[in-house]
Amino acid sequence: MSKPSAVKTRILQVASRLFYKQGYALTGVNQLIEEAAIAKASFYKYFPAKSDLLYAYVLEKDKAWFAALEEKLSLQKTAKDKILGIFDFRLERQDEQDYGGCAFVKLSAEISADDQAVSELIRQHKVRLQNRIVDLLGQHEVATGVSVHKEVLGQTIYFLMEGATVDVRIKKKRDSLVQAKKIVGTLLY
Amino acid sequence: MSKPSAVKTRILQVASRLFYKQGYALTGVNQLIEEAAIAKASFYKYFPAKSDLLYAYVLEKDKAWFAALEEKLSLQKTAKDKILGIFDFRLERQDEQDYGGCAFVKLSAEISADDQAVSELIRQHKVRLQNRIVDLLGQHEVATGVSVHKEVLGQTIYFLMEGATVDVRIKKKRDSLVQAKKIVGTLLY
DNA sequence: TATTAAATAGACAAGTCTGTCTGTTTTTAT
DNA sequence: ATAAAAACAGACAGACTTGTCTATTTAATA
Repeated sequence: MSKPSAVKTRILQVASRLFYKQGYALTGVNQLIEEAAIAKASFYKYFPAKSDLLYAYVLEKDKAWFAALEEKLSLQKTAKDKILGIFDFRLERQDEQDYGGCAFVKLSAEISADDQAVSELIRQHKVRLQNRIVDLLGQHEVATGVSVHKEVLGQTIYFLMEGATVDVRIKKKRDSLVQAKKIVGTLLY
Repeated sequence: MSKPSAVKTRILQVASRLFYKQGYALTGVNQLIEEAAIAKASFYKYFPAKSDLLYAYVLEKDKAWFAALEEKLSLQKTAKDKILGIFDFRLERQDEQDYGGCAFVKLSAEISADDQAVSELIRQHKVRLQNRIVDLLGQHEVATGVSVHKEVLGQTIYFLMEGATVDVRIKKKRDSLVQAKKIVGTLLY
């Protein structure tokens, strides 16, 4: 596996920042190459179309997101603390990102529904998150001996997390995620 | 209060459809006037800038949203049924809108954070929704004699509703809102 | 019916956008 | 050191964007 060139990496870094801050549509190729300090020809060498960058951006973001999450969760011992750790993970990120909400949800809202490739990546990302929660609930069950309806409780926690993250963006406050974490804490033994 | 001209009304109708389907940025003034079958000069007479239409659109949408909600809720007798009725209301709308999610959340994700006027309208819309839920919980409390922590339960239901609606868009399925309604049903006596 | 207001069609300016292409310079590898 | 590859700067085409403006036609009102 050949390592990506420095130029390609820089494009993806700048894209990640600008797509989140301004949105995909409002971020032009000219601004991208300007801020990444690269030539236009280099851009179109690695990404034949702007939409190719979008796809690569989501793919990369998804990988990085879960890698960072798992690193954070590895600091927690119990399954319950890991579940609550997801909230802390998202809180930290929101603190660093001016409470702009979830990048994937933002993108989902922006792109047209017929961009199937990207929509599917986003869908898979959220499915993975939901599965991870259910997975942790299974571990929690084993550890505590208390049986729960994993699927339903997992969905409850997932909805609370997503709803709170949307609310963080709308209210521009971290409180919503803090509250949701508290609520989830009361749902777990 | 002078009634709005037919032209202005038609612009707002077309804008509502296109802003939701394509997004604000991707909907050009030329397409708007084309589909509304009006002259460009007429458009700029009523909306000196495209952003003025955006603001009017959100204002109008907010009014219409709550009016339609209250009409729907008036069919329900108990406070509990009214709370669950909000889910039915949103389900109906999503069924009619190809599971595109909440128009306000979509817009919040698309517009830049420094569009303060529109951001504030969206924030107020969601605050109103949350308040309505808490209000209904108060009525529920009186009716059943069961005391609950209205604020926390209200926030829980609100998060579940918003999270499920986001999930409807991402998964392109109504199930999420159906599930969330079920969950909320178990939370209420 | 005459006058005023409102809506029409559509050209146009000035700027943006994506994507292509030419030619030069820098880096890498043999 | 020489040859090949990669990155550079930047002009350019063509299509879009918002917003203005002219000139004509339709509709409402006195």
